Amino acid sequence: MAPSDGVKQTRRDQILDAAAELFARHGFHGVGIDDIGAAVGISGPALYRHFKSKDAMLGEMLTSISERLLEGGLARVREASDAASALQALVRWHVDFALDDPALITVQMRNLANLTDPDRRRVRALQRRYVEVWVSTLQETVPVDEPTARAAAHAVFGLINSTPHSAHLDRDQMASLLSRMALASLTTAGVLAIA
Amino acid sequence: MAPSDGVKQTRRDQILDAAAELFARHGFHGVGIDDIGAAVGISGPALYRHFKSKDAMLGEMLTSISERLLEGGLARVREASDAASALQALVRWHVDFALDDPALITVQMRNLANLTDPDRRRVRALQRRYVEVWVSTLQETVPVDEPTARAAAHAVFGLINSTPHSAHLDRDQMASLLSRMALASLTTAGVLAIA
DNA sequence: CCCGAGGGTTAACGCTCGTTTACGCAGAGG
DNA sequence: CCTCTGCGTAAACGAGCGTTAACCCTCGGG
Repeated sequence: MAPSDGVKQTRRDQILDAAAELFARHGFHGVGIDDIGAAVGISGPALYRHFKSKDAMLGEMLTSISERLLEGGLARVREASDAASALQALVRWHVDFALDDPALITVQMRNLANLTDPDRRRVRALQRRYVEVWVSTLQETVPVDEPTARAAAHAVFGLINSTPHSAHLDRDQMASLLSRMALASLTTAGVLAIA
Repeated sequence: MAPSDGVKQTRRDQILDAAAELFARHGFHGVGIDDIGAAVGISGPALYRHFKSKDAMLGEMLTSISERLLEGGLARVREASDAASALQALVRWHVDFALDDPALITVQMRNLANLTDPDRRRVRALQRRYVEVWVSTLQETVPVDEPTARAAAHAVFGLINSTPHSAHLDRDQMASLLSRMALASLTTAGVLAIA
């Protein structure tokens, strides 16, 4: 669903897209090398002409997602005029990403544990930086301490990333709903808890 | 983390708890039968004295979670005086569940695809009924059409279930934060989208 | 006293699956 | 012309792992 942008993607990207779809649906270990091959019309070990190993495929997939997320987030914040609109732009960015690439989002949420140690370190580092973008933007918008802001950011990611499991609304309605819910929950995050 | 309630759980439950923890951390296929055995002090195939198969363990685990969630949700709604407090009670219930049993919540979110077909049908049926409890309660509280309410419910589950990935706050602060964010996002779900 | 059920053990089987190997074949370029 | 490179195939290997088999010990009750 996600591909079909350009006309000719390289074979690598074609494989990566197919693999993402499969990993999202069946989990990393639930998908065989032959399944991935079949999904792009070649069969089995031919994938080793393009990737060093199955782990390498997941590694490249997840680092690429994390890089795109971080880069896009930074860009949105940079282009925003004030903190409040920066937060809105961040929400919008993440929502668009999740709606346009549900498979990638699902894989990133569910299959971090299947990475090799060095790959996992790289991805986590990127994710941490992305979270920091949210934390600092949130703290400029509402009064909230840093640990709470971090937890709130994670919670909003969970909210937005839930999108692959619903999908009964059309894209624009879903984008609007998720954005409003995300912003509402974020602006409430700073309220002091009494009881 | 989750066990330690009573004094003597049956061996079955002890195994199920250990397996849940492992499945949550490494994924269903990432955990061997020997790992589960080792986690409870026995080794390997001894588990087959208590469960028919590894799949059966996951099946029993997930149906039990889904039953507990549904049952608890129904009870909270039943005991509430009006719709608004019923919604609050639902949020509170789900938040408590997620905070007290993060491993179970994680497994339920991530490992539905690893169930056998009959087990998956059972679990999905239970989950659907649970969602319906939320949907009808939400519709009695704020003006919102049914598909939107369903999507909002899924989104809030994602928000609350994000808890295993944060955990930098203590339990009560986390419960308060998640409850407030969930309620804020839910009450905003009904607003009409202009653009 | 014994014996059957409950719950363990280790060894072995067999299948799945990632990876390697050996091979083939188009086609661009010197 | 021919050879090197890119990309594909099918077959074989080898490790991991779920499951089963065969065997053993310990109690509680007739």
